[in-house]
Amino acid sequence: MSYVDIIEIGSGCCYGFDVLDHTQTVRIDARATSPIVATPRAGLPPQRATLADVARLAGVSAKTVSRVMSDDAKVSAQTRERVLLSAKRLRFRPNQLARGLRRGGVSNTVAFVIGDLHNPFYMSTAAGVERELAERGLTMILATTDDSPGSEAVVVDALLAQRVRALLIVPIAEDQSYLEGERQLGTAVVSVDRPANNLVSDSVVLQNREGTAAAVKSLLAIGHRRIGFVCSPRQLYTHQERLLGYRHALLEAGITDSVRWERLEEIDGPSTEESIRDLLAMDEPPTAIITGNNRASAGAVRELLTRRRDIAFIGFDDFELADALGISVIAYDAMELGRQAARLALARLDDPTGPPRAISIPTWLVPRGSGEIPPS
Amino acid sequence: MSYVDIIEIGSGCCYGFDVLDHTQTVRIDARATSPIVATPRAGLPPQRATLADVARLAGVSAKTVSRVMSDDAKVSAQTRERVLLSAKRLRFRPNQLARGLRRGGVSNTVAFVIGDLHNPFYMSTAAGVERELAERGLTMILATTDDSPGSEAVVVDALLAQRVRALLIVPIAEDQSYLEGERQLGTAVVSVDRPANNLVSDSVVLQNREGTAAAVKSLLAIGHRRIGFVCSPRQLYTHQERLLGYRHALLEAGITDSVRWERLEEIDGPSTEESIRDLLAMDEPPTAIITGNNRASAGAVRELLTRRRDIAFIGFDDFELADALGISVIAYDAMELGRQAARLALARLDDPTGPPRAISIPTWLVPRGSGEIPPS
DNA sequence: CTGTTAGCGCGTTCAT
DNA sequence: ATGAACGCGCTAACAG
Repeated sequence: MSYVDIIEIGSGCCYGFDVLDHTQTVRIDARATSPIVATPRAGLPPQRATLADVARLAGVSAKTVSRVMSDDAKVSAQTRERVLLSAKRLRFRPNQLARGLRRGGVSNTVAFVIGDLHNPFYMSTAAGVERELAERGLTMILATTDDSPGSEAVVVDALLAQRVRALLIVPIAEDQSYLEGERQLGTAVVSVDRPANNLVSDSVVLQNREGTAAAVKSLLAIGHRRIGFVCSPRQLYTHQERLLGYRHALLEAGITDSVRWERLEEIDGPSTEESIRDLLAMDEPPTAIITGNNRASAGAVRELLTRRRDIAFIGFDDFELADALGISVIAYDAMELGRQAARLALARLDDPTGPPRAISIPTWLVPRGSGEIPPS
Repeated sequence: MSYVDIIEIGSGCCYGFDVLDHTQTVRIDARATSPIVATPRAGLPPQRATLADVARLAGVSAKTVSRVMSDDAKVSAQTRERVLLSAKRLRFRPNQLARGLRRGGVSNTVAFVIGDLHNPFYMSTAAGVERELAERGLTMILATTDDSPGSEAVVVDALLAQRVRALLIVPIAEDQSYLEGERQLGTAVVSVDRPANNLVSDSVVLQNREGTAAAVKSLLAIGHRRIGFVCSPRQLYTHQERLLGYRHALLEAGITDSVRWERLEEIDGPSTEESIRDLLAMDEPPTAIITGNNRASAGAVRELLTRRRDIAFIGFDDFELADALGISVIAYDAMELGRQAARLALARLDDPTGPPRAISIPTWLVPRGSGEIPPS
């Protein structure tokens, strides 16, 4: 048996209405001197209506139809009505490809390039992007690099060939200078979540340092002195910022040997669970642990929730069920990240020469219990 | 202070090159009668290079360049080299819009219309769609209806105006007959997760009944007789199928009054938590509960995990942390759902007149503990 | 193997 | 207020 069940419904002739009927239909087309049969090959669908088709039916010129479709004011209400009626009859739909081509060769799509579709954080961001774009009649294309630095340029290349108006990108490759040319050609480029490398561009990032610093301070306030930091492999920038916030807050409190409790995982290195076990097996184990991203938080939940409920725990990135499980987190508005990114792109399209702007999105601590456990 | 921090980096003149320069530069273009001047910076033209530009630089005709770019075999290795070199120099990128327009007025994008970007289930499906499309050089456009039946037609309309090659849609409106015309015009339509209403189309759905039936049977096998079913509002079809599987399995075991333990939530009705409390407050409360989707599962986790660990619980849809929390679920390969949907669309493009196909994706029970709790 | 001509569907320019 | 001609960038259909 095959992996999936496939069922054919009915026979060919039952699919939709009989296509043979169609071949008898006549396309409204002045270019034809005699009534033409819709398709030479049986089974091919009829053609889409064009501006010219609508114009003919309405008895006006193509340009007039164009004006009506573009909401150009200079059309009499009477002809406008006639045109709209004809358009509706023919199920006319302006071809955005042709429109874009004529208007400078660009589409009305914006690309958002992320590393991984499964990360809920990116999804909320994408939702924000989409909503913001929709208000301007733009469509979002979501593309992924599969978190592989090598595929970034390939993916971006395909998108640029589509003539996306703007490129919102979570940089993954080590160098984005290849986008400089595109930027000059009028494509708005916005780096999201991390700044681009070797490329001056608008950007939106989180207040990462502030987030971990707030978590550390909160833990210090209830008496913790040995605080661990565990982070799954993600990207240098986010890692480092969050680490810096952690270190800085500890230094401010006079704790200078925090490096002992730092566990920054490499790809293919030990898992979060292993890192945490490692930390807790130390001579002077931490009494509290901060995780640097949602993946590490999942690992921490697995390791701590069931066995060590005496260890305080705060995770970066909010997640579903965190409230149900009583996990304190450093949260932020991921959707706002997307909205702001889209807004930067739109502003850039309106003003290609203005100075680049960097927006940072606030982060805050959400106490839910796990972060309020005192040192034992 | 505003909600976000905005920082302007540097002054205007530092952002890329000065646009005033631009107006002085002359585009590399034979149509220009005056001597051709390259751009002041790096020799890059401010305009995008076109086929004609490349052709001129390579000393061939536009068509030859076209052939090279389309990997048309009938070009000598020598001219091919020259063309490729010129293309690289000018950073030429074929305009997919123009290409699509010429080749029948369609783009090379495929739309996937879902209800909600936040649902991880759809995200995995989208990942499957994207991967499958990428192999054919197609791009995915992800659009959302915000789970609002009214916006479906609006969203779809915008996508059709983009001339997407195919439309993969999770139907939300009560009627998809408006797509019949588009199908006939050659747009492949595939309904995902639910069959379309009043429209004959290819479709991919889950084996919903089999999933709940398996869960019920597993619970019956360890002695449960009173089994509850709770489902958050989603869509009639999925609801009903899962409910039918549940009822059928109970009937087979001779349990005919299961309707007492069914809680099918309406929008704005009681929450899952309330439904569960309601069930457990009955005279003869269920000893096991099945949730019909991931949202209901989240509610059940909130309600059961902390207080009532004596109640067996199986959720439909797998979710992150389900393993860490020991939650038994009815799982399936969400990505495969997307892959199959994309494959159906591609097959439909190749053969517009074949019979419609319906694919169903297997579901299976993943025992992790919560579903193996015996009746108390 | 390569070039020429024409036109995809639409919007711009200029005319009326 | 409306229309005719032209061209956006590219490729199909024919040349040669």
